Amino acid sequence: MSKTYTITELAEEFGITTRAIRFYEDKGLVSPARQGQARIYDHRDKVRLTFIVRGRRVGLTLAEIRELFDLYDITDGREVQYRAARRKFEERIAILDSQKNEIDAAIGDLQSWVSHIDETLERLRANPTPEGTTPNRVIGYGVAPVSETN
Amino acid sequence: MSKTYTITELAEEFGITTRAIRFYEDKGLVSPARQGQARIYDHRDKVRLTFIVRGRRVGLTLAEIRELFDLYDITDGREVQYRAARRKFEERIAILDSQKNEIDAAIGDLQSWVSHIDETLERLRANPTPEGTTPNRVIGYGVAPVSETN
DNA sequence: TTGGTGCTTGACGTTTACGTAAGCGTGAGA
DNA sequence: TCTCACGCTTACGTAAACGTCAAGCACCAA
Repeated sequence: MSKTYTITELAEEFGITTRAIRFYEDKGLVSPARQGQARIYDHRDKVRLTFIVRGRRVGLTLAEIRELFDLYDITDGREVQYRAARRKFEERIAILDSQKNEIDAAIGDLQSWVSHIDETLERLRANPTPEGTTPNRVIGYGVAPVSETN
Repeated sequence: MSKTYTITELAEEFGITTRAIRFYEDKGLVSPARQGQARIYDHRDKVRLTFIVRGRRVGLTLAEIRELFDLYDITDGREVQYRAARRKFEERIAILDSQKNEIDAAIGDLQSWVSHIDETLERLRANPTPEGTTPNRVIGYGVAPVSETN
């Protein structure tokens, strides 16, 4: 008999609430066994939760995750069905891949903002605010953020 | 005089609705000039929109984006203020970076699902469904998705 | 002057992903 | 037996990010 888990165990392990896990069940993402009323999760459920949590963090909706699971769960079908599933997976992979590029772009922006700040700090060091004076507040927003590449 | 844009121009260019752009304004993310009633956007606004759109796509909330803009917009202040801003930027960079790892993990999962399908397709090719028979539907969900690494 | 087109400001509606009680069951321990 | 701790269901609430009207100016062309 292999290891099973209670709902709170999994909730703690994944850093989510029991409410969330039950919600995923409502949405058809997991379907744990029951011991009376209580839910009993096995390895498969746990692995699914791993992907759910991961999927959420990378921006998948629960509906999308569900679709992927359903595609994975085809245990019988014709070739055309499997090919369709395969295509969907590849599509999602491509999306995630392009998302990595977006993240790189965002990181690039932020890094250039950091250097912008570093330059400002340089200037401050070279020309510190004289004693007894107060820095003025400038109105409106300053220079624009940087990168514009699509 | 440098180039300006109408709200619909920008909406089309960024693939968002005018409603969204006005919403961003409500949230203090852009503040275009006015020509009478109409909004007039300049380069700075456009650059900001670039980041907003990008930020949204990588999971930043509008509030978070706003905070970053505000930090960027410090045009005057003391060293400690700039250092705090710098720290925030670095934090966000770190988050985005770890997000890239999550994406890689998700891609890994999906890729192993693809190979799972490829194996199934292999089996199908080796042992095709005989003519005149119908594939059975199997109940419950199949094998579990794969990777479990955190 | 009428009709469009484009822009404006409300203001209420919608979706997603849960949060938050309320009220009940149930087995373990004092 | 009482009382927790833990789990359950049902159901209403909520925050974020817009969508979707409605109603109204401004200006240009026919």
